[in-house]
Amino acid sequence: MATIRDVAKHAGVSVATVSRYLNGKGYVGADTAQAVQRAITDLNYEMNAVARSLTTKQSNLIGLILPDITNPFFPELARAVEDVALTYGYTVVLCNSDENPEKEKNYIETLQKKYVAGFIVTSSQHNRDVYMELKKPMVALDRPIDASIPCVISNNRQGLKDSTRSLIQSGCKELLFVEGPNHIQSASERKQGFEEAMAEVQHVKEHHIQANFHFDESYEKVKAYLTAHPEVDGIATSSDVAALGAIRACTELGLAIPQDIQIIGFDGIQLGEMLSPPLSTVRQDIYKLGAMAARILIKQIEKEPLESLYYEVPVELVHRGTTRS
Amino acid sequence: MATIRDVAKHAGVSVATVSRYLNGKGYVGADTAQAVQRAITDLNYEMNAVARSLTTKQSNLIGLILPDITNPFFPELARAVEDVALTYGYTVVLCNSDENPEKEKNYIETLQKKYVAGFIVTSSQHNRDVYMELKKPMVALDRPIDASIPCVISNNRQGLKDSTRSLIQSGCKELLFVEGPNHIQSASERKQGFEEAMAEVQHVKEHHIQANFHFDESYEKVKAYLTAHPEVDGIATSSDVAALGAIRACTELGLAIPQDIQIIGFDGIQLGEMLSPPLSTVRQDIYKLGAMAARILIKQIEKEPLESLYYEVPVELVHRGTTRS
DNA sequence: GTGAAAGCGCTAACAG
DNA sequence: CTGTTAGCGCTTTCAC
Repeated sequence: MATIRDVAKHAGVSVATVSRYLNGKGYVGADTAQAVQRAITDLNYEMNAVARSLTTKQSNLIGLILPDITNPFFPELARAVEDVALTYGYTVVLCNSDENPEKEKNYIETLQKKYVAGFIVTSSQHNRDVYMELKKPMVALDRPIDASIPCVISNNRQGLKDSTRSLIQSGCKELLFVEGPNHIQSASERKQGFEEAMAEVQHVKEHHIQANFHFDESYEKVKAYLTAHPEVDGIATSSDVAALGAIRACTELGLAIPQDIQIIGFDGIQLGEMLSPPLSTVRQDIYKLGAMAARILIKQIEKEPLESLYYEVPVELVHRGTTRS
Repeated sequence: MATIRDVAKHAGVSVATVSRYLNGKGYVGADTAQAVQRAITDLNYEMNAVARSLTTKQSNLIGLILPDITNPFFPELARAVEDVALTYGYTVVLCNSDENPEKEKNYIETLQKKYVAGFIVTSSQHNRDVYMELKKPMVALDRPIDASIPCVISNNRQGLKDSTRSLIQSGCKELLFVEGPNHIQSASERKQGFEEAMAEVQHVKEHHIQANFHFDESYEKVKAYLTAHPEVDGIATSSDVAALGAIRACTELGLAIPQDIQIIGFDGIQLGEMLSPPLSTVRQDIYKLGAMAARILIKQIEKEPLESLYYEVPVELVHRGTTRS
């Protein structure tokens, strides 16, 4: 591994000059530049990232903190982040937090010791303080942390409003809403959307249950509820995985989808399309969410100005096989 | 941020002593140790990982190179790797290669400049040379790279043999096998398993098609094939996602699963259980695969001896809703 | 324009 | 057992 000193010697200049050339700052004469470049290619020189970080106190690492990559919503997000990070020369460190504040804090500290360039975080507000004190570029993804921290998020309220309305329009009279965990802002916004849509109509009965974003809980609670309330003829959920649970519950109860009961999810995970019948849902542009977050983070890292602190990406109702209209 | 020098001063010792204490190597007197520890807690000292890397030429970064985190097989793998990496104090960098040798090479170089500790790689043999030259600890995950590189893998052959046999036992007479891309060794082993099972019986007809591990291609090819060969009464696939495609094809053709046609996948992705009906499959212990790979890599990094270069993890046939037996 | 030199924070001989 | 010292490879004043 050639060092900057080898290059300098080979080119007959000083290391300072090579450094300047490498970083494109400060003056370097045209002929000198030539010589340096030649030396670099001759020696097949590659800069040592660690040494550089030590002096600049800055690396090109990006910390991606999310609850659990195993939740089908996140892989696409992570992929998007990684893709744009790569094109800008950054590298992403994967951190599964399990929504555990301690784990998040740990990762943050570990990465700070590595002079991480910034963070992209999907976390609830339980950990706001940690992030507020963090003197690093960062962006909140899918869930706001604090109004002062740039945030990229879907229009959750509108999405659930749309899905609820569409269920109503296609004739549902007894609507069950499977809420998410309301301490997560995105989830409570979705709930709000549901309620707004319900407020617009008179003769539709509202049913509620709460479940986390997991299959099992959703399945069990929906099944129990439907057993007690067989009049329900439409289900809107706060996540696609919850919708899968609802589908299972309905199937086991012998309900035909969408004839007897309609179901519409939320998220737009890729697996929704692979189902038979495919899942009707409110699709978030998950990839875009991740890509924007990465782009915005990198802007901050590179000291470019941000247009806004709040980026909302639109959401799209997609009717597939589990709804009638 | 306190440095080692601050600690030394505060404790009234030299930096070398502090360093020794920190690393637990070399002698440090009991009382000195006390003083150093006090200084550390007093100053809230945290070691600078970059400076350390610069001298030791070693970091605690692990590169995880896989085709695409968006493929449902990988998130669980990544999670497992991350979990064990964390418990051993390592940090994982996520690299999506798209099976592109250039991208892999790039990541490898980028990470080497950071003194990465080692690599966990899911790659085909197209890139064997790159890895053979790589003087770093590494382990091949899910796909062997070279006999000299430690490898963690499922018993693919046995798995497909089991699934095929079970289809035969439950009465299938016209079996379609949806192959994966055979340049991937795991895929060709699965094919071999299928053929071995078929060789055991007389009056079962064999059908083949090839598809990659993606939904769309599988769906289209299966649909076309079934249209031309309606006699097929059982489908074994080389991946769960391919099975999803097959399910869609059957559904659209009005075939009842598992009454008219049985389907069995391979992988054991979590979404298989969330389907209605849930997918029968050959379950790999994906988490274990990832966890073992990480453990084995770390052993190498920490110069512990390896028992073997080949770790095969068993596979389990699970009958759920898409098969009759 | 270019070079000399002083670090960045830590480790690792080598003395003592 | 402990301290001195010379780097690791690069950036960055500050002179020339």
